Amino acid sequence: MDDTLDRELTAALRARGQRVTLPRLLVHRHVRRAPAHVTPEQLHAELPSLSPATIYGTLDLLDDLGFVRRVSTPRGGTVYDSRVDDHHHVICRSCGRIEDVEAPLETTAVERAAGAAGFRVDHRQLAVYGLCADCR
Amino acid sequence: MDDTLDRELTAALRARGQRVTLPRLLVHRHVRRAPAHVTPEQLHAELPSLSPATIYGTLDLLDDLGFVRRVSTPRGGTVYDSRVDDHHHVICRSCGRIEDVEAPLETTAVERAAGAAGFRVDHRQLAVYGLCADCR
DNA sequence: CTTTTTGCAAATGATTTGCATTAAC
DNA sequence: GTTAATGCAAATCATTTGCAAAAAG
Repeated sequence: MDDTLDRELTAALRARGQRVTLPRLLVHRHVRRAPAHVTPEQLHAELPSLSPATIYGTLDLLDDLGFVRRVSTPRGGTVYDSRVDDHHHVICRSCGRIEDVEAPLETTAVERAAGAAGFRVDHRQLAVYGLCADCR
Repeated sequence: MDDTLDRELTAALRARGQRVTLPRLLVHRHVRRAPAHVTPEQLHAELPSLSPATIYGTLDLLDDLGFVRRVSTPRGGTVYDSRVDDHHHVICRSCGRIEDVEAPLETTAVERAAGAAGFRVDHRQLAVYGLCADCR
């Protein structure tokens, strides 16, 4: 079951001339098998043999490779999302809770404008803010 | 010229039974007169008489009051935007640069889904990620 | 006069750095 | 063997806290 994931990462790393290491395989498996969003801290708890520096660096790398998506939350936290398909986030302004939202979104107009400003766009992310049921 | 801004803030504070203080007036003027996005650090440089704690607290307050919009950037930074109208952001994944994007966006489907999940939504923010002209 | 707001300085928390060691290729 | 990746510990950065002093109503 890990095999498929491992092979994907291996191929991507080779393609960029980077090395396939155990820490990278481990972080990759854990993030992508996680049921939901994962924080670097959680990963470190699950993989205590890896140093924080390695966790952070590897998550960065995976984000670069397009396997995960970094999501910055208002209160300074960072969360990694293994879902790369088209979906969005609702974030509670009070408790910081993040949930996925399943809904279509037309971003072509925005992307075209971004392109006109000189950007090569590769990700779009809609965050909707408010108060969750518990916080009101 | 400050008078209009001051009056707006004063009214909003009174409405919530909060006090009108010089630090609040100053931060409010500076953020809302700023040509673009402002960081707490920049504000502290412009208003050295105010302590960081006050700057952060006041920005939080202004965000609550709806006068500014807090924007979290990937690399852990926070930026405040005095534009409250409908617009979006392009963020460079390499240098962190943020620019406004003028373009329409239909978010009703997403908001409806968020509402169904129990959230009372009050802000929507699309961030489009990529590399800016300089970074490629 | 009472209560909120401020400033200060220290604490916190997340992320990054430098450098010697280890592991990939 | 060479070079990139790791672990460790210390450093850095933004943001928050506790508390006494100052200012608002």
